[in-house]
Amino acid sequence: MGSHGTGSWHERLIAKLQSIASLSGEEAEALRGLPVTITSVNDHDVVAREGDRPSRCCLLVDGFLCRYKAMPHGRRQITSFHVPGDMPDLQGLHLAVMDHSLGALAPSTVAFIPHSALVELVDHHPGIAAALWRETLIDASIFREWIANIGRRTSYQRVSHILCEVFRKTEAVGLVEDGLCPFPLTTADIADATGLSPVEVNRALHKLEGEGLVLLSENQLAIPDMEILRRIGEFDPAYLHLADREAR
Amino acid sequence: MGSHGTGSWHERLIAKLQSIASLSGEEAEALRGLPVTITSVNDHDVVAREGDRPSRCCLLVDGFLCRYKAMPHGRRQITSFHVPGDMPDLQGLHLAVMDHSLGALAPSTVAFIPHSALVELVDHHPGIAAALWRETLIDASIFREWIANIGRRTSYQRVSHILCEVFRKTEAVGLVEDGLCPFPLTTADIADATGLSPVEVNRALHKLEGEGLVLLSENQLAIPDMEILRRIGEFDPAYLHLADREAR
DNA sequence: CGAAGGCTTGATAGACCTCAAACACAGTGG
DNA sequence: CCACTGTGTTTGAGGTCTATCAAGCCTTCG
Repeated sequence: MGSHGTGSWHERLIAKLQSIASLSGEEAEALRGLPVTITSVNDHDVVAREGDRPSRCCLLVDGFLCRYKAMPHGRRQITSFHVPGDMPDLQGLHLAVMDHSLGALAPSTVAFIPHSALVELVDHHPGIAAALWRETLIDASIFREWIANIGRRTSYQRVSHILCEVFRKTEAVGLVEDGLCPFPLTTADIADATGLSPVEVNRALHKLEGEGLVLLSENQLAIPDMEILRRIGEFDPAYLHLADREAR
Repeated sequence: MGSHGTGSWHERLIAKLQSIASLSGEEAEALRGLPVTITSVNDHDVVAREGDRPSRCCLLVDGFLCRYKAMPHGRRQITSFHVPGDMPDLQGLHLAVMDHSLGALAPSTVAFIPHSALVELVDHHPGIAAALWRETLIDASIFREWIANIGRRTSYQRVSHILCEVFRKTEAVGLVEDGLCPFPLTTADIADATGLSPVEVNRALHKLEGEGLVLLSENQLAIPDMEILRRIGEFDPAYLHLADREAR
């Protein structure tokens, strides 16, 4: 956490892309050459807004972001959560207008990378292009799972599923220590992600805690028995595509 | 091999990609060289199955497909509808395992293209790579909108929204004639797409018909006053990214 | 003609929302 | 040091939306 050594964010990006696809040493070197602007944002800050025509992408270095759509009557629908290493507005490379907003759910550090630099990188390094494309495809896979989660599961299941997903994604980037996952989400955040009301989320969480399936305290999440929680939330991590790099 | 004029499906693909991005004459020519296998499928047929490791992509030439996830207790969640010109399993190029199935909602014609041919095409033609990437990004944008649709709208709104989307997408590929849109969806299909029950979908459709906002007959859909239906379903076509090719 | 698939409609039940008030806790400033 | 404020959590009660169940009907098709 906190103090980033020089270029530590580069390594975060490289590690993430390595976990998604195979990069050559040359490609890793090219990534290290990317120009960036590092910025700190606070809880509730907006990183990119629906309707924007962005000229840069954002790499989450530290913290927690979400994509969301603002709806009438002050409602909100969160469409994804993001952990360090993610580039949540990569689609801006090929879609001119943001169809959703990007906001911080915790104090965070983001690195902005100009589209121009990424385009050049992608044009000269097909391996990097493939890795970034793959990252956006995994995003899409997660969206599909969320559609199923919201469309066809009970509140209890939806909450269980989200907890599994956040835990697993956080674990995949090495931020789970001693079974403890940083967890800044409020009941309102979870509600907006699952299409529920905060009250219902609270009741589901309480039930899970009462059953000893979930431990929440100090902005940290522990899942004593992942196997049971998985079954409850019908969580099958295949949709995260963490380890199925294609074998062409 | 189908009864289509020589290469008619090629032109369908080229037209679709032209509508998404700009292709050079050379790139269009390269697309015409793609090897394909044309197949007819029936209503309810499965084109690709969850868990598969596909070695080819599918181009919908004619008909109507959907992506869906099979859920416990015989339930189903549809995550997208597809019209001719779409390549609904393009993600297979970079994701080894299908996280969902692909099925036909009407008698359809599909063209299978080997991954190997597409990979070669993409490696030599950055413009085609960008167009295909963009297609998958638009898919993702539609998934996000569906999350919002299912998560935060009433049944009446959800159905209105879906009707607007299907109409608009069909129109964009030139298949709406005299205000009539081919519409093979059953109430069960719409229910599985919106996270509702068929009964509730039926009631919403009936209400819309009673209000004169929707005309359904003979597997065709007409929307007499799109403006009102849009407002009801909060349908803003921006998320379809039909005309916002980036200006780099 | 019978069967199958889909549509229609009513009645009942249940999941979840909304409203509301109380509670806990951290940060702030006098 | 202690009120004060703001944000988030907790809990109850009532209401509503939508699911479920069930039966009848209609078309298509073998």
